[in-house]
Amino acid sequence: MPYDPQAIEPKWQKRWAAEKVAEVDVSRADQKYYMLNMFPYPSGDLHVGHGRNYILGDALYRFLRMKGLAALNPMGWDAFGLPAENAAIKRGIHPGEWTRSNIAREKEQFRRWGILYDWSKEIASCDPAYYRWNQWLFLEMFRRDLAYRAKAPVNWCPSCHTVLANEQVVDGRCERCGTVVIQRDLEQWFFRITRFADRLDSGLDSLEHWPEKVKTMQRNWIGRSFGADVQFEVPSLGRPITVFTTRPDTIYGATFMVLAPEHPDVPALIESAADGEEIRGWIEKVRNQTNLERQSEAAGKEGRFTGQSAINPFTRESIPIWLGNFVLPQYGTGAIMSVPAHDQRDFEFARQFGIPLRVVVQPFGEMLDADAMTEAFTEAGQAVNSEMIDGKPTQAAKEAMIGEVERRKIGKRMVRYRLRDWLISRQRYWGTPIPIIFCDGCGTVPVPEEQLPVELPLDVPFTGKEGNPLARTPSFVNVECPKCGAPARRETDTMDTFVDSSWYYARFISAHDSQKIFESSLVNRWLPVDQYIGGIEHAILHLLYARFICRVLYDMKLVDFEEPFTRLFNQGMITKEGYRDPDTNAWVPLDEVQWRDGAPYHGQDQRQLVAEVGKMSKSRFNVVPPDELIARYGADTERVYTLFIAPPEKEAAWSDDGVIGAFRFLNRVWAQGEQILTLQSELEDPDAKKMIRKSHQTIAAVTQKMERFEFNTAISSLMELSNSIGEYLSAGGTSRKNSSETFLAMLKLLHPFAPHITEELWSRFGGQGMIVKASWPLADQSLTAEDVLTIVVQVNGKLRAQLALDAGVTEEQAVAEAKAHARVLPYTEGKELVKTIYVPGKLVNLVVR
RNA sequence: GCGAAAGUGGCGGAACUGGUAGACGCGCUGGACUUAGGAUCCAGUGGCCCAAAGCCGUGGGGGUUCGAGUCCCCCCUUUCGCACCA
Repeated sequence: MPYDPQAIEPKWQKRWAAEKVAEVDVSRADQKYYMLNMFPYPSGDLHVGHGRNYILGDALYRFLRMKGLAALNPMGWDAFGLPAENAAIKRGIHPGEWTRSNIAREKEQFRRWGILYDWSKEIASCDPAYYRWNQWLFLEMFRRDLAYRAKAPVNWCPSCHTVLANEQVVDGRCERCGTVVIQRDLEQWFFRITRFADRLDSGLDSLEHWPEKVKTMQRNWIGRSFGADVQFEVPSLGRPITVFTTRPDTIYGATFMVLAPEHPDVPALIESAADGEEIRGWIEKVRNQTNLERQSEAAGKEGRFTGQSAINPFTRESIPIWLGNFVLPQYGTGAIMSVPAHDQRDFEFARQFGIPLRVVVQPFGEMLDADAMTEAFTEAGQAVNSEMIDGKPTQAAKEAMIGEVERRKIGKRMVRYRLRDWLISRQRYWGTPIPIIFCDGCGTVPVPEEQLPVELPLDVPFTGKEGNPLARTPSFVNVECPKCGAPARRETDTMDTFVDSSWYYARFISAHDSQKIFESSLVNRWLPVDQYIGGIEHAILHLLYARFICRVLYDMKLVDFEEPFTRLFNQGMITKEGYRDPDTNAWVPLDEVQWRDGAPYHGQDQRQLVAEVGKMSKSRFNVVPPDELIARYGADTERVYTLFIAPPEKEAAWSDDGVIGAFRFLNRVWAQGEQILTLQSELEDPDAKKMIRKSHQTIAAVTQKMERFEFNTAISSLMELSNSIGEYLSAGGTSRKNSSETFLAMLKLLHPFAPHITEELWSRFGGQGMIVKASWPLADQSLTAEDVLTIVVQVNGKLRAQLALDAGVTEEQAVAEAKAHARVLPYTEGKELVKTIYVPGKLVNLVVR
């Protein structure tokens, strides 16, 4: 009977589901292990790249449960978001309908991959039973002043017609669609994540099992810096301007001040300037630039002199106040003291506008010449020309200056962060309605808890025009004020979908609780998540928000931990070669590529294409859908191949040819099973010793590799074991006892990777119950040791011979054998032996002269 | 520019604390069995050399060591992150 995955796989998928194999009773289980793949956005088309992510999670899950842990592996849907709404605009389908049909398709895809999830805990963020708790959380945060509404310059994506959080702007562009983001002054809802900046930063130190890279990215994003706020008097203004500096030790070198063009004192400062009109025009130009334009232009630095000056509080000198496009209004105080000798940006600005510089820090034992400097000296050194701190090293000088600033009451020690509050409102329909009502009399009124959820109305116009469809739905907008009963307006913004995903991992524990967000006692037992798996693209976004909200829940005493994810694993992408037309830059669908002499051509004018490797995406026409693959080879082949091609954290290039290797391997395993079933002898066979030893070595190796996520080499170890079984059988081995024991151990080890074929073979061998419930094998240490060792003989470190010696060999014997070996003698004869190195059981190195 | 990671056969990749470089697989070559093969099985497959012996070989150059893919220094390349955050 040949290996027929088409027949086997659906059968076992049904049985796992029927027996609810993956269901965990969270109120009972001990030895808990909570593992979680980031829940997906149900876009409807999963490709093999997505598959890798879930397959590796499933392999780990099956391993953990065989090891005897109460492993929980739930799944849900990050189901709110723009693509659903865009589908509604384009095709007239309601976003909910589109989303639900995609969920059904993806769920079916998971089943076909043979992935076991505890579906009894399934959640979808677009379900009112879920998002009412978003609203509840919002109200709790509103009450605690962690959610607030404010007018601020915000990022606006003209293509998505909505505002974006800073985290969703990458290189000045919308993270979703790539459109250049513009700045708008709008009144929006924010979460006060900045209040947690310090805790979010310090907490990273406790995350031992997170990739260093992710922690670094978060640290950079939070951007904690230590320094001081210092006031500089401005006589013409009649009030001081405060600057933030991380180098208070250089204050004696501050020869000018620069303000952001947006700084609130600017209008007053330039009021009487002779060239005021020109300056105002310039400010207007800078303000209207996108951040992207401003950044690229500011690389060259532009500035205007206000005509006013400030007083350096330490030198008492009058220093000019400039405006500069490189000073950011949102960071610090939007004003800086400029120390051109010790800050590269200030240096460039000063040289460009002919402002003098003064050296106030020197490398030890060296004299800097202000006129000869070609770049700023920004490192630590020794303070000079700085009166009270002269001679002090930088660190001590900083401390002394902060002390002095505070003593004189002209400023204070300050820690500042790059992180800014999380803008959570979106002018889109398909998201959680923000539970707020605006009343002319009562102001901003929270929706009373008993009125939750504020449900999304289904009958709304999807026009695709700017403006939220909810705002054009009078039955939604027009409400009574919950406080005074007067006619009032409902907030029509919805929440950023990252709010939904910032706490979903806790909801799985109480997925159906209609009374509260979750049962704290259970959540405290099951969380933090022991192993979280997902893409690196969430290094900042989702993972930062989740860490933030977890701390909010902690402060609300709903959970007793601050970090939601103990271990984090970022899987690598699967890439595939695609073809691009070099003239038009267009990607060419694979089935339109024409081959001539091994070179790809395309189109009527037969332009030669270039091959490029990249992320699978529909726009590249290089997506490998799992359907065909599964129809041809089965899901087990896809699973084995996907985990075999590369270490799971690395990017991996898909190869259609490579798949065949995995398929052959499974076929071989199948055929070996068939052959073993025909064997008769129930006796021990001494010739089986080698195979048995290999099986115990493989148990030890695979167990270790599973724990380290080294799935690719775990599979290669299993291939070696299968080759060993093949050798035994083809050499005429007859012991059914020995071969089936080995084979069944191999099936268990293979089960996490190829669950269906192993179930089938297990049952054909009369295994007890299902293999998915079997226990992980243990290696017998007494059987793993080799009885003949290969000892390498080197002369002066060069390999010259190999010795096959009994395991019990002594050093003397090994060295004597090595010296006497015919291959070795030519290199040692007539030479003086100066040293002998012996590595027990491995190597003899004869050092001669 | 700054920071991090990585460079190993034709390809994907192995090599634990320095100890036989290239496991495992793809591809390729030859053979067997076949009406046929994108099936299966056997053998081979880093380079130089007909072969053996030998020599060379882990991006390049130096170094430490009996011994270096692995440790140290310099350089090159690629990928990723940050990029005026005062």
